[in-house]
Amino acid sequence: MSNSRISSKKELPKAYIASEVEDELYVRWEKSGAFAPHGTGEPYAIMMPPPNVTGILHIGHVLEQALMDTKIRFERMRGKRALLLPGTDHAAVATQARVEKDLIAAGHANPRKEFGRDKLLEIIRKYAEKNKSTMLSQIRMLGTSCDWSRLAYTLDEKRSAAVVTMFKKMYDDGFIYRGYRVVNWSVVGQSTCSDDELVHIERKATVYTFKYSKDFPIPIATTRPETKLGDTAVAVHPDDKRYKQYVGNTFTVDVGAAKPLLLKVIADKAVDPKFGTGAVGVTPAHSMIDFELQEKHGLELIPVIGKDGKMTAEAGTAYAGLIAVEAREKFVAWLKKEKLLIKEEEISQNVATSDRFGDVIEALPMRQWFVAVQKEIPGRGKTLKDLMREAGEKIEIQPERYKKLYYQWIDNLRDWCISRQVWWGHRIPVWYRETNSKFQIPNSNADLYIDSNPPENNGWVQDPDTLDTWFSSGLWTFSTLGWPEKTDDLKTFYPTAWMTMGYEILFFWMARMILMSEYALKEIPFKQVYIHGILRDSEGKKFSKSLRNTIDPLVLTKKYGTDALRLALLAGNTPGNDSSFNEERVQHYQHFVNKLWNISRYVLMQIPDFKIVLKAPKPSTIADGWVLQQWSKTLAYVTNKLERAEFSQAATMLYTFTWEDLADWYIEVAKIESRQIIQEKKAKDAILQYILPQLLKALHPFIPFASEAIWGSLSSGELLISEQWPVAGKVGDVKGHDTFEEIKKKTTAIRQMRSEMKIPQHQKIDVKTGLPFVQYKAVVESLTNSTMTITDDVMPVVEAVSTLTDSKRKELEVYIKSIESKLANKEFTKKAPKSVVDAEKKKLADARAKLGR
RNA sequence: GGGAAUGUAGCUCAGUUGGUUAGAGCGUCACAUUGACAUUGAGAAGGUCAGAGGUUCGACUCCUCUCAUUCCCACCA
Repeated sequence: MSNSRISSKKELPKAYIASEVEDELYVRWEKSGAFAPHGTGEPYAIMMPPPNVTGILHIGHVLEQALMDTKIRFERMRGKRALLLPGTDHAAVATQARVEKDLIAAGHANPRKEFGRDKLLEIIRKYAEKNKSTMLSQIRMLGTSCDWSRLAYTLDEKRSAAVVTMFKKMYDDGFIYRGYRVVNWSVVGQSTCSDDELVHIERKATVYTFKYSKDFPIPIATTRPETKLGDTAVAVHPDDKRYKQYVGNTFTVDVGAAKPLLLKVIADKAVDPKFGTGAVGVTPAHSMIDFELQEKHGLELIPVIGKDGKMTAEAGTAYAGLIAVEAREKFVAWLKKEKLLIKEEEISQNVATSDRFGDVIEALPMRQWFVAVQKEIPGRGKTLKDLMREAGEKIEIQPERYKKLYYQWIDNLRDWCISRQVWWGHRIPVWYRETNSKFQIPNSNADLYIDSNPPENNGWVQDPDTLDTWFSSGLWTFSTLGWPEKTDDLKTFYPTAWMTMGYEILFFWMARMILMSEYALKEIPFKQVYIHGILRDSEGKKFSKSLRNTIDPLVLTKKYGTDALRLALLAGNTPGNDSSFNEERVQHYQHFVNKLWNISRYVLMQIPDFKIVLKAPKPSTIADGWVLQQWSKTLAYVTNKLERAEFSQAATMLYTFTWEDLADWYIEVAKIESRQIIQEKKAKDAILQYILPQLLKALHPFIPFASEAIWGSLSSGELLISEQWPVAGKVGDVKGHDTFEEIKKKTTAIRQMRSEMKIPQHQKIDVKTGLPFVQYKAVVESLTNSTMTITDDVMPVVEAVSTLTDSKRKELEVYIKSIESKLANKEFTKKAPKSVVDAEKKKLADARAKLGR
């Protein structure tokens, strides 16, 4: 009775059913306090890239969660004070755009007008809260071991306070300014967007070449004739002989705008004399480039298109109120009538569209808030761009090629427009003194007050705009640690250790985190960044709702287990590269998890009184020695790969060891040998009791649930999550160059020989007397042309004589000679770094060993 | 226009210091089986490692060029 009770405690069910254990295990981990950083080890923090509340987690998030969690579990087990801090992002424009789209689809033609600010915000807030709670439960489901006590949200009270503090600091230092500049305007979204929020799409357009008037000497080419109603200059290259005579002159032309246009001919090197007519009609109000020319040359600025995408009064009575396309047709018709149109041709051109609202962006001059990136910081003599560049050198980016991209982005960076005309987000903490009941936001910056609340109860009006969502995301690495307060967390964990993100938000997010962190804390936000690729479907397409190819992670985890899903995503995924997701892989890794389960099950059946062995036991057979040696190598490799965040290689190695080395080889051989070797069963048991627990530890970062579930049957003590990372036991100096393949071949050969020689399966072989073993040994030696010895101390040694072909042998001999001559060269040994010389020596030794020397 | 990545078995992908016979999963074909596991085991077929040239004793790996695919940045007004 008591026996069966004990055995039932240890016995595992026949198959691993993930869904039956996962939830319970997560709760146990959380209750144990393992998720919170503890101990006195080196601090190691990872800030979770906060998923947007625009939706719920998709398969791409699972990859990200798996990367972070694997890393943090590993570091935690190594004794670091590990913190993975969870959170979510309000995703200002994206969320509002999403909700508005739904509302419009539900019949509310103009949600902003219909509901008003407060009501619409409430609708968005509910939507966000719903997604947020779904996402948080998804994160739990994925096994992410994050510290929930530090949960953050970009729009919560603490993060909002950080935003206000940062805004104020930057304003006081002169980095945030309010300026009248040309910005990207989405007519559909009725909001600005930053340069990075544009998506360029290629489309056909017509280039019209025309003259402003019959006597105007310079022909102009344009794809947007309607904007020409607002031209204030014509720019040519300073060296262009055709037009040099006109530079400095001002022409008056009447093209039908409200007032005749005064066109100044200016010279600027930005103009390409070889392109088009070699002259540019400068429309400062509706082109970024032209706006820069305007600033440089002090030109006039005439807005002819308004926020509604329609022509303004400035465009003249003939055009005012028309949408741009209509105005274009009308203007071209007029040009034709006046015989000013020289030619029309079709070209393909890239136009900027809003990534959230989808419409073509208008460049409009507006009064907005900006972050100055080219201005020197008082006392530091550097611009924000400089800081970002310098920080780039201190941060390790994996893969390295993204660093180049980052620098390229900095070089092209213009002042960052941070104000948005949507309502969802951090409202700009700027107050204007109310002067009368018909108050309008003033153009001047006098009487501004910056804080989350006005200085007095009455008489102040807050700026209606909100901040670009990346402003708050940029603070993420430190706002989550309590900044601006000088918290212990900030002192302990900053700069954070590691961060992962997709390459598509490199500029949006990474760059801005670096900017904000360098500016506010004079520190890099993180030491290492791991850039992951995008997961695509089996046809190589992006997952998207419109393509209806999205996969619910929940369905996959229920079907195959979270561990299988995590492993499938990590194994075979390399940093920075996209990868295709296919379900077969998940299924395969489910099989793997089950295999591990059954290995453990078998081991427990063989060893009913299983006790964890900590010290590497003494091997007594070749198989023992081999498996110990192999495990030692595997563990060292895996540890190294995890340190360097090379997850795929670590996972693959563990996979191979578990399935091939341990299950297919060692345990299979053990089955045979256990029938032969009576007195060594204890030694074999000890090896399994040593390796299996270590293997579970090493696998835990990848497959936390299954490893923990099995661990529960091996040990009645601590949870696996809190165990120490194993250290490879000392193995004897192992000579020889057997690979797994070689050993496997030998084993197969032995099996064959045994059956040919009719050595009964159950014949007992006693190692100590050596008698039957001699036969065994002889068989191996004759088959593999090797000598086999078992040493007393630690490991058995198999000294394989290489079975090289003559041609290969010759090749190697030449190779050896080449290294020898290289080493004999004094120039080389003197000038080359020591590591290189040592490497050459090692190569030589290896090559010699291969030849059996 | 500038830059980057990718091209390895039918499919999805590994392969970091250049070195023995280029790997895995899935798929295909045939074989085995009764107590860990059919979510199994042992095996086979399938590759001019995109192409050409170069460096080297030796190149999937390094260099150059070409082709194909994809992406990023800038933008022509």
